[in-house]
Amino acid sequence: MNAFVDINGKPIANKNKIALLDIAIDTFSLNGFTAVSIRDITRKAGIKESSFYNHFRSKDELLETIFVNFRKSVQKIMPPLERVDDIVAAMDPKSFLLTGLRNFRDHVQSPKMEQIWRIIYLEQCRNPMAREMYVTEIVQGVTAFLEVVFRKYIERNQIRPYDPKTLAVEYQYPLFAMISEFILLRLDRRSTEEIERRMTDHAVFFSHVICRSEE
Amino acid sequence: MNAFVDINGKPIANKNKIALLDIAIDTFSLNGFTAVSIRDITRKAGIKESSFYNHFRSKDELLETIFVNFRKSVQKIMPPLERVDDIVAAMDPKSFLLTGLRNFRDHVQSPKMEQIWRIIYLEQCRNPMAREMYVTEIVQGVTAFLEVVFRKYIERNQIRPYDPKTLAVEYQYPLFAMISEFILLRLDRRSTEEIERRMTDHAVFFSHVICRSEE
DNA sequence: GTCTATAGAGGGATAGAC
DNA sequence: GTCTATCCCTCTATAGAC
Repeated sequence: MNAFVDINGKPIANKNKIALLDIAIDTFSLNGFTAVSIRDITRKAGIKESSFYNHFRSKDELLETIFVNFRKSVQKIMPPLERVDDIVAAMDPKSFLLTGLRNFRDHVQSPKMEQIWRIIYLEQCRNPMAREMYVTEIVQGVTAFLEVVFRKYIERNQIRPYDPKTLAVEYQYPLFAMISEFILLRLDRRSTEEIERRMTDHAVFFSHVICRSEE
Repeated sequence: MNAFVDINGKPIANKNKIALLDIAIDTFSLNGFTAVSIRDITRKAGIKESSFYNHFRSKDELLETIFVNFRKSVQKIMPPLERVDDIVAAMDPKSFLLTGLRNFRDHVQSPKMEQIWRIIYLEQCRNPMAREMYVTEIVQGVTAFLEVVFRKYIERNQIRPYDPKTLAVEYQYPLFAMISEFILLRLDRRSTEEIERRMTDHAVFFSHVICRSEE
């Protein structure tokens, strides 16, 4: 996430607008959207409340802008389906899972992304847009991608002929739970060592379970 | 959850106090703690705002009361560790997992519990107490229990000698993610059929993977 | 694009009569 | 335990000068 875009996808150039967005992500991720006021944000940005409305039509548009930037960033880390054949040919299942895990971890560990993940979690119940985005972009998106990959590996006889959809769910769902735990631990500045090890353990255990070549 | 208790664990007898708690759970679970005012709650309860303070010292104490009741209810559905031997002797691993799944599902499907789960999710980032409760009561509690059970099954030679802690994590974490998806789907009154099937699929897949008697 | 000023609603909480 | 009345604060948002 190098540059923010507005709700229409255009890059944001104005310095104060970037600052408002940046501060909003910081504070929303800590206290939640409702608990943070425009007053809080503009004070930290060093401008007056009224100037806020030159950049965003409303507080809701500010949140929406954050969501748009999240969606953009998530789509960037997911390999396009056309590349799946190359990937599958180049890596065995275990390497594929461990590489994906590393990419995913790098993504969620970038400070701004980590904060936005937290906002998405926070606002899921209150905000239908956050909920929709999480379910479609994250859960369904990732699972569908993995399903394709696992199907290829099965065709290549590299993993056992389980149902590819089941495999995708079995692999990805634990990671969702671990990611959310990771995010909460970071919130308290507690060590994430154990949960990170669990992610790796999971990838190893899983490839062990599904691969043709046993033990 | 038949009767609410106050923050000291004493049953709540007063009708209005019960109503306030009940309505608070309803509305907090939909809109989040910060977005709901005491005004909203007392209006729905049919009493004046000022009367609220005869029952709860503050809005925070109200939330704390909800958490206390959640903790009480969760502890009630977890079998005590002394009963593990009987359970393991009476059921094979697959039956154990499917039975546990049914209990868990019944618990989370009780309307009040479902709402409180949602509040816990909602408040996790904002409220350290909610976070602590989720991590210790739910995640660590359930995982530790399963670890003991899996160890027994391994000793009895009924499942393969994987690390019991890994097995507990591998089994429970996907369920955490599925539960949170379940809760979000219910929020939009969407069908939970698929995610419920996934839970069962997971239990079946998992017992298939870990059991000695293969295919 | 930023400011001052202000509108207008709603927030948590308390005092004191009954 | 409930009420009326009220305090003082914070909130989002707008109007209009510069």
